[in-house]
Amino acid sequence: MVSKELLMKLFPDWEKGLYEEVMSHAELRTADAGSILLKKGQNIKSAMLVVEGTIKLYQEDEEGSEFFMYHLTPGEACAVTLVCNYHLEQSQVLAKAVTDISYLAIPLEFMDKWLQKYKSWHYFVIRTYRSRYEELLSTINEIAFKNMDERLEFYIKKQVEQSGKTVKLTHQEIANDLNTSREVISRLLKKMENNGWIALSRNAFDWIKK
Amino acid sequence: MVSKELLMKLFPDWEKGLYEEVMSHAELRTADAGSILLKKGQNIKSAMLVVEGTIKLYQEDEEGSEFFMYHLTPGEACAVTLVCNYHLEQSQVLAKAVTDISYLAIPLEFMDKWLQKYKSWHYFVIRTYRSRYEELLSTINEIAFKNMDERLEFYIKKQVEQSGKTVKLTHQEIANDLNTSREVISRLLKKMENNGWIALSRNAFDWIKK
DNA sequence: TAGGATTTGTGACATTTATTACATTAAAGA
DNA sequence: TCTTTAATGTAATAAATGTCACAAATCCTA
Repeated sequence: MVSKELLMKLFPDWEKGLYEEVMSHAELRTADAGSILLKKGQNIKSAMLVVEGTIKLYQEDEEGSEFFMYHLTPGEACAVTLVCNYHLEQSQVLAKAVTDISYLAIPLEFMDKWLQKYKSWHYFVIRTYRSRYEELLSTINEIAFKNMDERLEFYIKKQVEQSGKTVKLTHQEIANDLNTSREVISRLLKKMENNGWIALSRNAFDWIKK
Repeated sequence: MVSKELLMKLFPDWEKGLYEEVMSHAELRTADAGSILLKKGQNIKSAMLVVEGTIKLYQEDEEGSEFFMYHLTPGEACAVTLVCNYHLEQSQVLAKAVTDISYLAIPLEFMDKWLQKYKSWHYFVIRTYRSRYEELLSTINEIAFKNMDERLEFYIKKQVEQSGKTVKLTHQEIANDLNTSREVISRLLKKMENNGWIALSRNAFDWIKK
C-alpha cells in the first residue's frame, strides 16, 4: 500500500477521491534494475505510474533492436498504458527498469471510469500525453537532423540529468540505446575525452564539461 | 460559419452543446495549398481543426530544414494547439497546407473552458494526442532502424494513402521531407522503377506495385 | 518555336557510419 | 596470484549517404 502522503507528493494535482481510489485499487509493485516491464506487442494489463526509480522507454524493431526514447521518473506515468480502456491493446514500446523501482499498477477498467469521474485524472492523462509527445519530438529532432557525435552528446546529457555526472553505462549499452555499434561509441567517447568533456573509466565515465 | 451537419459528420462523438459552442466561437478559415499555417517558435493563437483538405506536419531544425512527420485530414486536430491553456506557448512544429484547405480556428481561451465543460471534448483531446503520439512512434521506428530505401517506400505509401496512386511531388520535395538530398531520391526512385514498383514521370509518379 | 527555367539522370568523389578483426586492459573469481 | 571474462582501443575496410558537377529532358513563355 502507498501512503496518501506519498501520493500527494508525487501527484499533487489530484482530487481527494482519486487518492482514495488509487490507494484502494492500485497495487504497489517493485521490479529489479534491468528488468523488462513492458514488451512491444505484449498485451497491456494495467496502467503504470512510477513511484520510485527510473524507467527507460524504448522503441523496438522487428529484429529486437532497441532505441532509447525517454526516461520516466517518480510522479510520471507510462502514457501508452493510460488509454487502453475498451479493447485489448498491445504495447508499442518497450519499458525497462534502469534502477530498482516501485510503481503503481492500476487495473485497466479504472482508466475509463476515472476519466469519467475525476477531472484531475483527465488533466493528468492529457499532461502525460503532451509531455511524452514533446519528448518524441525532440528525439525525432536528434535522429532526423544530427550526426552521431551530437546525438551522443544529447544522450549523455539526458543521462546526466537523470543520474548525475557519473554515467554508469558501458559503451555497448550506449551503442544499443542509440542503435549504432560499440566501436562508434568508443571512438566518439575517446574524442570527447581528448576534448576534455569527459573522464573515461571502466563501465562508466564522468561528464566534466563546463 | 460551419453547419452543424458538417460538424456532426467530422466530429461524430461530440456533445450537443459543444457543436453549438464551436459554431458560435470558431472561425472557419481557408488557406491555399502550400501555405504555412504554423511555424516553429511562433506563438500559438488558436486551436486548429481540419475541415477540408490535407495538412502536413513537420519537425523543423535550427537551420530551417524540414522533416515530415504526419498528415492531418478532415476531422483531425493539430495536437500541439489543443493544450495551450494558460501561457503563451510556442509551436514546436511546422504545419503546411498540402492542398487548399479550410479549418476551424478556435481562440485558446476556450480550450480550458471546454475541457472543464465537455467530456466529449476531453476525449477528443486525449484521442488526438494519443494518435499523434503513435504517429511519432512509427516515424521514429523508420528513422532509427531503416535505411533510406525503406524509408522512401514507407513515405510513398503514406502519400498514396492520402492522395491516391499518383504522387505529385518532385524529387526535391521528397528529399526535403526526408531530410536527404535530391540525388539520393532520384537514384532510389529509378531503382524502384526498374523493380516495377513505380512509373516515373515529370513532377509525379505512379505507385503500381501490387 | 526558340530560349530559359525547372526537373531529372548520372558519374565521381567525400564523409559518415558499420563491420571485421584483433590487441590491450581492467575486473572478478578461483 | 593466475586465469578467465568483459570491456575498451584501434586499424582496415565496406557500405550508405551526401556533395559536386554537369548533361539531358521537359515544360513554360515570350
